[in-house]
Amino acid sequence: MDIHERLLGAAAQVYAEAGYRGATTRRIAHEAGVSEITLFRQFGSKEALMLEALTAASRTAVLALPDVPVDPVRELTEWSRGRFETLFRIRSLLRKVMSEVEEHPEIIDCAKSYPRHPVSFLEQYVRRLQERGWATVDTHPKLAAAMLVGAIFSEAMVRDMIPEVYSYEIDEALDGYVRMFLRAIGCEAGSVEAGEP
Amino acid sequence: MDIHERLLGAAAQVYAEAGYRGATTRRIAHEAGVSEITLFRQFGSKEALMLEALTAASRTAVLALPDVPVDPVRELTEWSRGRFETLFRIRSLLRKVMSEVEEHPEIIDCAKSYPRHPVSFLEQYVRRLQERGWATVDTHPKLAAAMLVGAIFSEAMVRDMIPEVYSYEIDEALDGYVRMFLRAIGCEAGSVEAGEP
DNA sequence: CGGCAATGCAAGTAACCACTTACATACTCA
DNA sequence: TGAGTATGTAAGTGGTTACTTGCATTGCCG
Repeated sequence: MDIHERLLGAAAQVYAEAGYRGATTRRIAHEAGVSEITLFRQFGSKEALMLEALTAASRTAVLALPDVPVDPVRELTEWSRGRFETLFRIRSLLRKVMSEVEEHPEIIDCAKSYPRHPVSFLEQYVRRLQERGWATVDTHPKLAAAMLVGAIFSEAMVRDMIPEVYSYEIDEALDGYVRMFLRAIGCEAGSVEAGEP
Repeated sequence: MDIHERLLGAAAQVYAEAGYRGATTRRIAHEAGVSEITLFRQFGSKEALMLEALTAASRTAVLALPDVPVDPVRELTEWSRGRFETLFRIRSLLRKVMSEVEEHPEIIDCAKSYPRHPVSFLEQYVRRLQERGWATVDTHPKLAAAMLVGAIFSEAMVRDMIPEVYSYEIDEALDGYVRMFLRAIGCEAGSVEAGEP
């Protein structure tokens, strides 16, 4: 692998482990199997390296939901599962970014490089359910989306920190969240199977 | 105010702003209006000071829910509001603790000094709703509680970081969350007002 | 072979870190 | 008053940080 890419990967990994201050150039260089000098010759400064590394690391594609809902329970469960796994995989890095936003505002700008936020994907999906009459229209689609996405986010962030509270399995939780979410927006399994207009 | 307490408060505040590594003894002492020497004479080491300061700072009482549910919408909205405000007030400190758990596991032990977790309070409340027949029993009380608490937690943590996503007002959000939560557990407004046995 | 760019090693710089020593000052209470 | 306690100032310890300089080594390409 290219030395440039090895440094980028090492920077993201060490940052996820130790945060900005803890991600020393010495440690990053050692992690990449490169001398510290090479790091500075390639990137000029620690700040430039970290910005490039975090931009690359947080460029995670957001799973799409189908344009035409067919099987809400299955589609939402799969989507939630993917969303959880994405967040859980980069949870250490995300926690560091969240805790350092106030000190390094430029970091979140590169972390927000995704074109659309998952909430807006789910919000759009809820609107389509409402248009088809599969969900009642008295709930705010954005609020509903934020609730499910927020619950999944919390699972990914807190689950491994307070295991005594999150005693259930994650699959059980995601399944339960999706079913409660659908009931909350008035989308019962019966109405979908009946194929209301 | 006592110098001891001033140092504890300053340590918690500076930690919330800059994290463990950023909370230098010099900065803490300056924030408390005390010389750095006094800090070391009072607490011996930075680690001892931080542990005591964070234990004191995270000792926030969890609001209780009534033993006998009377008006679920009102009771849950007030509880959610209090929960959100508590989390939002200490959000900076919480983010730092979350991001440093892996490096300083001893920190979360003092942050977990609360006797009961909010999830278990809400879980118990859902069980009482089910016992009274105000909620259906096909939902797992713990999962339902985790979903609402998780959504509130996300609002408190992320709201000020990505304002373009969280465009709605927080009161509107909490109200919507509670109503969706109640529908999710099968507790419609009608069934409560009707006073089913 | 010769030049050249990328990389490494050794060493050093100025700044900052947690923490200490030595000594002066102020306040309290017997 | 006088002894003890808490706090201050000044200075310095050894360690770590980001970053630099000088020079040797490697490998590739013509």
